[in-house]
Amino acid sequence: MATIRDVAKLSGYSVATVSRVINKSGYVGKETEQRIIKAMEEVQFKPNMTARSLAGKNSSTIALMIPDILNPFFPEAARAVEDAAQELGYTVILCNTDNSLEKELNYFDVLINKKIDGMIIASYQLTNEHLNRVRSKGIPVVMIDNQMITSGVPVFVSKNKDGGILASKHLLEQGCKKIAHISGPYQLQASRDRALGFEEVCANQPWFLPSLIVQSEFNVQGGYQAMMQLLDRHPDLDGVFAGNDLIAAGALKALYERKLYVPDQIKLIGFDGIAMDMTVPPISTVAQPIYEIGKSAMQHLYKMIQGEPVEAAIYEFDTVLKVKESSKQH
Amino acid sequence: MATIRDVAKLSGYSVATVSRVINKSGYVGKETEQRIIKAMEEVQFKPNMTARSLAGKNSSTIALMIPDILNPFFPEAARAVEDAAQELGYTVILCNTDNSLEKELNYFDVLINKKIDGMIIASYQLTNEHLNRVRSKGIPVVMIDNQMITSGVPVFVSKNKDGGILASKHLLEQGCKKIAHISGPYQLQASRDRALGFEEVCANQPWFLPSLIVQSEFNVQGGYQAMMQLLDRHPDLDGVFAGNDLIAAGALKALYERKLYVPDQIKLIGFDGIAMDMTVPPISTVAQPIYEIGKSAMQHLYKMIQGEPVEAAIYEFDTVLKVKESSKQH
DNA sequence: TATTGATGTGTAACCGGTACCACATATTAT
DNA sequence: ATAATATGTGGTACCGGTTACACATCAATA
Repeated sequence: MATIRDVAKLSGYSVATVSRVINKSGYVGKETEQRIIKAMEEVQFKPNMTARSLAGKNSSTIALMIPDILNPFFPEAARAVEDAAQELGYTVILCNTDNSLEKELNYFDVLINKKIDGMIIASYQLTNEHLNRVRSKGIPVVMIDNQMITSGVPVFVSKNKDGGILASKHLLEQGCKKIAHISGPYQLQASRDRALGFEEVCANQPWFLPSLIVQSEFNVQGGYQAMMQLLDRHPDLDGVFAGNDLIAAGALKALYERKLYVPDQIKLIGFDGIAMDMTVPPISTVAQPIYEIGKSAMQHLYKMIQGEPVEAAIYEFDTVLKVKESSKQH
Repeated sequence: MATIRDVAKLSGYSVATVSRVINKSGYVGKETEQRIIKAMEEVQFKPNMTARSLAGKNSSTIALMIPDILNPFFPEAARAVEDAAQELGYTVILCNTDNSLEKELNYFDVLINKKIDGMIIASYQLTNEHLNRVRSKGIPVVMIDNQMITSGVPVFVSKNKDGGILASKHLLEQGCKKIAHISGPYQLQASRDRALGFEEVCANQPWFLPSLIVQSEFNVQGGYQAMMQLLDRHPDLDGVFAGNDLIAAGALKALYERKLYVPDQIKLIGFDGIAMDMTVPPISTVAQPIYEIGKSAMQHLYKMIQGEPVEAAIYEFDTVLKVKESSKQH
């Protein structure tokens, strides 16, 4: 593999000048530049990323930390991040943490050590203090999916509360008379916001009861159990808003087992809008613009890496109601 | 961040000796080692991966190239690879190629440039020649999920044909009288092998017809269309073996739409055994030991990186029949 | 006793870039 | 005309490790 010195020798200029051409920094004569570029092509020069990184420049690598790669939401986000990253010349290291704080912190050490240029984090438990471990090294961080209060980093999330309102109103409009909400873990702001949307729409309804809200992990199994529990408590339910699509799928299973027909007897809607819809009937959902979120997160992170100022705000994205069979009026 | 020279100074030894301690290479006095280790702890020394990589050692980074992160099979595999990688002190770069040869080749350049230590590839179209581009740089490669003939690299796959046999026999045992197979893309050896298994069991049945095998992409949509097509051709079907679980989910949708009840009127089985089962009824499947495969691939790759010999064989894994509702005898 | 080999340690040259500093020369301002 | 500044280029010390080589000791073998 050709080095910068090879190019220097071949072109007759010094490594310094070649470096300037590569980085488009400093002054370089027009003709000099041409000659060096020609020489670079001749020997198929590709700058060695490792050396560049060691010399203080960036490593052209970012890390994407996600809590659960088995939840289709995150692969979709990963895909977006990766696409955007590639376009910007970045490579992404995948960090699946299985929701373990220990793994997350362990990754921090490794990643700092590898001189990554930035991080995109989706986490359910990281605190501000933890984040600072990375930020204090000058590594830019953005978060997706879930926000922490006062984190001081840009956050890219959907308008979860609006989405919750969208879902709840939709169920009411479809004629539901008693709606339950299976929320995601309450430690998550995202979950709470969705529940807040639900409450805003339903709390003043005559049938409303706090016990209509139950919590579940973000997976099929949890949704199933929560739905069972809800049905025991409220056999007269005719609508369910699930905190995400996996929960919804689990709920659907429970309903099927209890011989409650969806959507005829009970209507169901999820959240996220994950691409693959495997269920029968297809489940209505409040779709997040997952791809947009991932892409935007990466682009903003890129700006931060470049040293451009990025406001540590909460960047919110509109959700879209996607009506499918599971909530259609009979 | 403390460097090796800091440790040297503090301990009173030279950088060479410190390096020897770090790498457990060459001779080091017992007491010397203790003192240096103590000094390392004192300044919280962590070797700089970038420098180490530049100096010729490995980068402790491997790449995982997958064709479709949206297919749950691959996130599951990724999880296994990542777990194993982390245990071995490696970090994994995620390369989702969306099944595009161009992206794959583009990644090759980038990865070589980053001095990655090895690659785990799942690809539907890479040829031997392409692979050699990486291998000629001395970068070890292993493949998973799909094998190429004469690739010269270790391949980690399930016994697809056996799995096909398992699925087909199972349907027959459940009393099916006419079974179709929705195969994955034929360009894939894995797909062909599964189909081969199907043929071995069914080709000599009186009802067998070549038109009972149709192809589909590995996704829900493709499965849906293929199933529709099959039903048009063979309205009397009472069993379907789908090339993977996504296809099966699509097929289930089609069956539902055509008002064919699963499993009462028609039985269905998939392949892969992806963790989340969202469907009602749950779909029987031939489960691949995805986690094992990913883990084993990583471990063998590690051996290759260490310079140990690894036979360029096809390492095959047993599949397991997982019977769920969709194929139970009525 | 002389020779050999095992053991322990230090010096310094790499790896392949980046960037500071020095030194020209050309242009512009005073 | 002279000073000041802009432009173009080269030398080389870094970044933080690894490792070949040199040079000691000291025990074992001939």
